Amino acid sequence: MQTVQAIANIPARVPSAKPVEIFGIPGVSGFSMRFERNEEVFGEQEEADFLYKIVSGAVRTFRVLSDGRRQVVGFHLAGEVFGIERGERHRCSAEAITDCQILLIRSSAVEKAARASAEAAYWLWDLKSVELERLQDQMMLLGRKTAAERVAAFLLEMAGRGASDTVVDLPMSRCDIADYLGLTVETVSRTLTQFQRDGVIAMPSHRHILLRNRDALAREEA
Amino acid sequence: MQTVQAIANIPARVPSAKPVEIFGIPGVSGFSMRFERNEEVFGEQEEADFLYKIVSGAVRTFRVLSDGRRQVVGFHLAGEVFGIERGERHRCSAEAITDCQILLIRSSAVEKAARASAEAAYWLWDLKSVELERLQDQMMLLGRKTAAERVAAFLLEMAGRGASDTVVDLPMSRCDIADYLGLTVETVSRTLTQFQRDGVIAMPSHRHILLRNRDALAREEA
DNA sequence: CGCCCTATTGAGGGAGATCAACTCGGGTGG
DNA sequence: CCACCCGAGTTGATCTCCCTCAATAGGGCG
Repeated sequence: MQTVQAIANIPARVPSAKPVEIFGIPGVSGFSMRFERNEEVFGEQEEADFLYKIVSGAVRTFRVLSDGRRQVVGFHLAGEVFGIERGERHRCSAEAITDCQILLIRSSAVEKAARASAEAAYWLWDLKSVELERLQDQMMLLGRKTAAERVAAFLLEMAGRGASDTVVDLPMSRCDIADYLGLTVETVSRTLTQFQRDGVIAMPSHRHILLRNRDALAREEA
Repeated sequence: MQTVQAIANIPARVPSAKPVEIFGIPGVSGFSMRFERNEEVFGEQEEADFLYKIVSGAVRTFRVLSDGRRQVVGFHLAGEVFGIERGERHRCSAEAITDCQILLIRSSAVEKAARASAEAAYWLWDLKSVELERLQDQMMLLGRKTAAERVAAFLLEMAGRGASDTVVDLPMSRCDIADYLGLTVETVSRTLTQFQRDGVIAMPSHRHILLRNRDALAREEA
């Protein structure tokens, strides 16, 4: 796996080195990069030189304990921004879930813009606030909800983020889902199977789920 | 319990209605209020007309499921700010853990300042970022750590926030701690007792804990 | 078509929850 | 000043939900 630092020193790997205006903030521009499935975008403790905007594909951010236990902090889909840090270094790792096209924006440029323009700083604040609200929901989920409630909440969350609100397609593996929900793969699998038996969902394939009874799922979420 | 709205309409309850300059931001000022132990500061879904800075005392923020399961989102101590929201309404409830003196600042004034001044907006961004980093740690804790690891992490967190780094005093009850760590009161109690037996901590009283072996505790945290 | 990785299913065990009893300590009133 | 009282905390016994370990099944890509 290649680190951002390593990649940044290899201009040959940058398909579009031409700066792209972004966020409508003058002076803040990015360049595009491709990442393969499971490739590292950045690692924990690496210098946070960039922030990232997904053009296409999906990304997971996560942290790992010394013994390998992993907690997925978030999933990021096309159009979303991730990797903004307060300090010098990243506090999570990020990996491509699928092949990705990602826009990299120099964080120094963003910080400069934020110090100069209230609008830019307000935009940053808003971004963090939205993420914070999501993490608060996730705390409730991880601290107090049962396995069935967690999986139901996850399906509804993904449904809300996708194009259709009955067809959910999941770019991530069962293992990613489990590590996001604080469960094991087996429990996630069993719970999905149970939902299918109950007629609440259907699974035409592992990565595609149909919500057959949204209300039942919402009731399940608690 | 009295809501902020109710209280705000009773000037008699406001000991210091005289505006206090705060955050060094012109035009942003607050007034002080007292809250008793277990009194509600604000409730979930209430309008977020104020943000709050604790002069003295401690506050818990939390969310509750319909069946009563509670997740404590955070503990806030003297000097800290809480209750800043992105939207119109609070997404948590807040209650005084001890008798409190709290400074209330109109959120409209803060928002206005943030839109006008990059410095103010940047300050807000920073505040949210710090909170976000804490919640990421907490996600790892809630999703993947054992009871002993959670309690150890909690003690070290509180030690880091207190004046002394070996004497931890806990304003909150065992129940608050349990709901913060995603455990039950019984498990928290048992774990503390076990730490005491192992000589890692001592408990001169329920609300005072001595860290006798910080390294062992750090190892316990994983 | 076959291989390999991911997902599913099954059996059994364990960490923490639940239910219940008891103890402690701080505040109050006699 | 001390005894009582009540809520908070601790301890014990049992249960259960989810984890662990293991084997099987499926499906996507060469």
